[in-house]
Amino acid sequence: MRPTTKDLAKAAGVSLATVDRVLNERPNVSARAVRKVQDAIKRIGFERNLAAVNLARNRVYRFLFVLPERGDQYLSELLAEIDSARAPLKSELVEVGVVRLDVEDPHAVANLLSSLQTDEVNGVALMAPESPQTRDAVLRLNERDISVVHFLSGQANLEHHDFVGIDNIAAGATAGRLIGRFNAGRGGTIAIITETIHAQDSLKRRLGFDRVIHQNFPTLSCLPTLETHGDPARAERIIKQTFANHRDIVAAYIMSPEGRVPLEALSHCADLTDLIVVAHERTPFNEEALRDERLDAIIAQNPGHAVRSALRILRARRDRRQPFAAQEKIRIEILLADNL
Amino acid sequence: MRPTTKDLAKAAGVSLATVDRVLNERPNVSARAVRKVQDAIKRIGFERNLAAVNLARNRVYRFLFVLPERGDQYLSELLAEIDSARAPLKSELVEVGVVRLDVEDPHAVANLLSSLQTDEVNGVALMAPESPQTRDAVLRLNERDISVVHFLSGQANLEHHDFVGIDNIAAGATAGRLIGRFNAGRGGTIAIITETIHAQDSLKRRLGFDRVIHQNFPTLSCLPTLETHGDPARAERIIKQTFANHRDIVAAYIMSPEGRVPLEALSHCADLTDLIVVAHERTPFNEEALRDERLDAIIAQNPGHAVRSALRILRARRDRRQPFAAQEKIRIEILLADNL
DNA sequence: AGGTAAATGAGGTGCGTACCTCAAAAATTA
DNA sequence: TAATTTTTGAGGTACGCACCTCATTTACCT
Repeated sequence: MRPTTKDLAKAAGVSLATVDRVLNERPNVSARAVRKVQDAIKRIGFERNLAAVNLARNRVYRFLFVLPERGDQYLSELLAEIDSARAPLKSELVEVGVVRLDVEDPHAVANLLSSLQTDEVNGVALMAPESPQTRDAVLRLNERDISVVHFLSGQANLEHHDFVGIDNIAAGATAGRLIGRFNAGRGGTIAIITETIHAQDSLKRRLGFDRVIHQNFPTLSCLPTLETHGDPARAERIIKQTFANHRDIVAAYIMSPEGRVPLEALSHCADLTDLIVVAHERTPFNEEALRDERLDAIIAQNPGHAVRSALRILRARRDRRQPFAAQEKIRIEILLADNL
Repeated sequence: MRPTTKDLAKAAGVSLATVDRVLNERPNVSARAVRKVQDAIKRIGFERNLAAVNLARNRVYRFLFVLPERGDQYLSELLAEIDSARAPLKSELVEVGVVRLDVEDPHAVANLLSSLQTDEVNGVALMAPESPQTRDAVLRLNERDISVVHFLSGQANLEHHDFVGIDNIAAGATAGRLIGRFNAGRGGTIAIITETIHAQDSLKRRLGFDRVIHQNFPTLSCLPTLETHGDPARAERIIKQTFANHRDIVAAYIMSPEGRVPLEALSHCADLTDLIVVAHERTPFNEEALRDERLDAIIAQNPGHAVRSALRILRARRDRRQPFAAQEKIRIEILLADNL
């Protein structure tokens, strides 16, 4: 049988009350008692029964996803994943909420975060760009014992913060290598397209992309990043102009998660079956485009994994456990028509 | 507050005992009572508290992985993953065992399975080839309320059976497309290597590979599958002979999870930086080879995901829940040097 | 109608842990 | 040494549910 606290008390030669004091770090315990209990824990292999703990504490986990107000297809996928994660988690006392707001406005984000009450929320997955205001708000949340996971948005290298998402430099490098290999040593120029270059994600992806192209595919060269600002007309114009100026474009790299606007503009400038195009994120549109060979590859971060990973981290933090790191690394997926 | 069984009883206008009878499908309940309780469940949004259920049932989950006796690096990875899954699961009352035996011997497998006792094991993840004996043993296990997940070994399309693993036809197709694209329209021949062609996995991978090459890359042609039987000398001999007979080999596809033997043989016959080589599974050897460009891509099924997925399915079955399917699909990962 | 079987309710116990109170024992201080 | 503080133990209740018993009610049959 699995040892219980009773067994532990007996093994340690102390009372149940003392075991309880040690396990829950209550005051007024002698160092000797602590040692006795900890030794016994190791000796008999005691493990807290989490089900019983949660029952006794009558604890529920309330987590909140803070997501952008307006978004592309990828955001819809995320919402769907959050939704489908909800049901099975309910029976484990996890309740998941979603708030959407203008994440580009640091004050709005900070205001929301500081309005959260300890008895309403005990963990936040935050998908918003880094700013002094939000950084400060996050620290104050932590002080109130509400943990925060940075979710899919660029602060991978912040120490002391949990992060869920891919390494965007590596993602860009992966895109670069795919294009380089698919082009197989021929010369040419690569068009690089994003919504806005101000996004951390785009900067990092571009960095990784350039590095790989320069190092490994010297016959290829990269054009400056084109910014669509999500505007089809503008996209059409700048892409057309770029193709007019550069007759040797062999590939395009779409760095932002919304592929439709740039891809349609591209289709008016070149034969997409010849042009090598790599885009980001598995959205219905991108999937479709991959199937009919308008896209050649998709670099994706699985939204379902991301959601579940964030929730696991928040749960671990709430339980004062270490998150099981290996499981939480979001992989950079490469999708071709065959492994969709 | 979360509704409890007490609330449910009140809402349904029945006693706690009747609620209990309905929830746990005990006999002697009228259809009317069942309906009243089920209506109330929906009406007040009752959800069983799994922690309390498990506590009251004093239930532990005992699962067993049945794995091959001798194996390659991939098997070591699997074992490591099982090991590291164990610790965090212990606090959730899940105990994971491993048995290794000669899975090629159907009698041995069947014997082991039928020796399992309901009070010792309540779920098995079975990594063994299909055979009438094992199939029968699995059925008899199911009768004794021990559920079985077929684990990473080729029975994907069996109905009524849980399966964890990748679609090997799609995996082969993915390898084919990578090689085709990396070769970029040039002509040539592809060497295909495996340990033994009798493995279901190899057959399916070959099938998917051939299909893609024939349909999409008509300038390429595939040679008959070479079998190493895991023997370096034999590998050396047959590969050397193949390269002697075919001067236009541009690529090699290593279908079996152990990459070392074929790759070393290949290195004696061609310049690996020119030859396009795709192999299976992320092992330390394959990773290394990918980094220094002896390999061009790895097709992988994440062993950690596979292990956790199998455990989740077994847990769901034990709880008489439906496994949360979307989460359990093992992805076909493509690894390049940049997204390792 | 009486007899029987089926359905229901009331009430209890236990699962492993958290959290509380109170009294007693031990250690520390004056 | 006495007074005080700290540490410890004994014992209880609660969490939400499963599972059990027994008495009572209801429905069904002849």
